[in-house]
Amino acid sequence: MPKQNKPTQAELEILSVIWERETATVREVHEVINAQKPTGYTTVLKLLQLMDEKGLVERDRANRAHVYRAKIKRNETGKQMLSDVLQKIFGGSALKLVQQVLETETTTAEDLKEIRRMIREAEKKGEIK
Amino acid sequence: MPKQNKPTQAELEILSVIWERETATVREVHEVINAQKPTGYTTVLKLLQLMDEKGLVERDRANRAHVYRAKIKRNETGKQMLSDVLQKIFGGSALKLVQQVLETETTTAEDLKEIRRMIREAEKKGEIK
DNA sequence: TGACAACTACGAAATTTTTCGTATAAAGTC
DNA sequence: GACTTTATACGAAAAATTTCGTAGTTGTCA
Repeated sequence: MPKQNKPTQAELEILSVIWERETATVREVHEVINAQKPTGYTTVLKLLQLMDEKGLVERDRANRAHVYRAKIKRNETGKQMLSDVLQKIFGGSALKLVQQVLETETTTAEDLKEIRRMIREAEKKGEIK
Repeated sequence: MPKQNKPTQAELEILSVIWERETATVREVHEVINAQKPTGYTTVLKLLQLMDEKGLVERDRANRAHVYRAKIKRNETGKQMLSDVLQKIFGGSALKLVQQVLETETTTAEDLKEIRRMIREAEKKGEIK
């Protein structure tokens, strides 16, 4: 179990970009970040370097422009953050959390169908216990 | 629509306590926080004062021990944070998010039933559109 | 080759968040 | 009435996060 530091806001933003593209150079990350919120190139660079030290990402220094790759998994991170929100906001009730999501976010018919399927499975598992 | 600052980590922890109890004094909040992570009394006090200034909570100074009350709603905050996680981690897919929750968190049979009900309603709404 | 462009390294400043010490004051307690 | 306990106020230190300037390298290309 790799004890991984949890990413800060800025780091999360960067991770988000990397997760989307699988792999990214500073320039690529910077382009996206900068479009969202004007930020200097070296700011992103520095952040990536720090993230490398922290073990959030890893980098391939083979080429001149280093190539970064996420070292922590999207799902793992999501799990962490969700369970955080779950505890702090929804008092531990997964129901309330899901409720909030379904209420707020637009969900397609297919998504709903899929969620149903997951529920069936969850129920199945529950029954076995 | 009151454009409200989003709470920091420490602030969220405090809000969490207040949300649970509807209303709380510094001492009460401190007791809970301190149990989770040793923290000085005045640290909590100061934080609450700052939160008051920011409009995250309001306080009743009538009695000697001021009584605090959350000014931002649990659900609103949850909505915000979830949509944040949704974007940054799950690339906007509510499905993936819900999936993660159902997979990870223990959910009771009643909860699942309830979620089903919500899905039906969501589908109903969808059909009308 | 010489100028310019695209990179990384890194210290350090700026900002934000968190923590706490000290000063006061009002309530209880004997 | 003098002590002790329980409060708030608030400046300021400490810690964490974010931002950026400057230096130094390497690649490009006219």
